[in-house]
Amino acid sequence: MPTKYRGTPDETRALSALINLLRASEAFNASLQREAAAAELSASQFGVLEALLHLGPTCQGELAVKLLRSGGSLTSVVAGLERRGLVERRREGSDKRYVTVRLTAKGERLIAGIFPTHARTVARQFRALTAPEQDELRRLCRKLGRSLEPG
Amino acid sequence: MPTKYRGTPDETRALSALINLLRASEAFNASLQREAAAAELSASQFGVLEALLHLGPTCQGELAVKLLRSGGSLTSVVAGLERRGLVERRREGSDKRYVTVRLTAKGERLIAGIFPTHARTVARQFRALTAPEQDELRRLCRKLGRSLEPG
DNA sequence: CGCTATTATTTTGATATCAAACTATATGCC
DNA sequence: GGCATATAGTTTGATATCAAAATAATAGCG
Repeated sequence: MPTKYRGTPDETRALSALINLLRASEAFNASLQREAAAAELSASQFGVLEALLHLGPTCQGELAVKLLRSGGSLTSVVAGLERRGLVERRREGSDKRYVTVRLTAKGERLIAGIFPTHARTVARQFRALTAPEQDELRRLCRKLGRSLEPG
Repeated sequence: MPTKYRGTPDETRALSALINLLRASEAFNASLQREAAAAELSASQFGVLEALLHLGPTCQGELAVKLLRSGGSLTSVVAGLERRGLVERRREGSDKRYVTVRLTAKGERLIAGIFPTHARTVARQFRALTAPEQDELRRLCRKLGRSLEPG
């Protein structure tokens, strides 16, 4: 691998860590996409259903933040799920700006059926690492992610 | 955070590591996108220029693999760079199916001007971790990524 | 109360990406 | 040589996403 740019040791260390982080992440995203596709869901749709399963009824803006999607994007994702009868949208409560999204019985059956398999799949994929290694990875990623949020 | 699904400890450990991995990765992608945009480049265009800087002239298929993009996608990314005079495409060598992509002088000036800043930025972002932590993160991600490639 | 600013969502227009169909070239086998 | 198959890249059509503009509801303040 010929290289025209030579950085400092700090730079090459960081870049090298970064590239492996991004690669692993893309591999997991691809895997997730395959799993979702098997249920005729996009990765984003899967994410919304999963979030609703774990959080219960949630307003759209909050879903957008949790899933790191723009508000506009989330509108269309949720609209698609609603068309398929997997979620319900209602403006309820005193503040009519908020749209509460909740799973329908059909949506809950779907995601509750898929999620355990997903969890097993991820656990299997992570067997490449020992339990302490997984915890350490989590810690490092969390620290890194935290530090990026502000600037 | 109320949860309706309770997995095994293995599953929650792996899922928890995964979510932090994906979050960190998305934060870096967003940061990279901002850096590229400052030079009026998309993240993919930046990736192509960077790859060419480090690898030298490379055929399109290889770029697609390195950057984890589809062949069709790469055609349009490279076409955009060619329109702006940053890269050159030529069918050369005995096998006329291959298109060799190389930086023009203008393209090389651009990416060579940007890359050192990028490297410093990444190094700064990684200062949230110590050097051994960065190496460990790299090792863990690499191991994990490797294990996902086949199945 | 009425005006202004803020917040939540939706719509719109542009871009990026992919998968699949298509073209051109190369290779293997008879 | 001539046909079948494989490989590299391009084109096309569909989908996903975002940013910004538009809409709707609320809150604050005089």
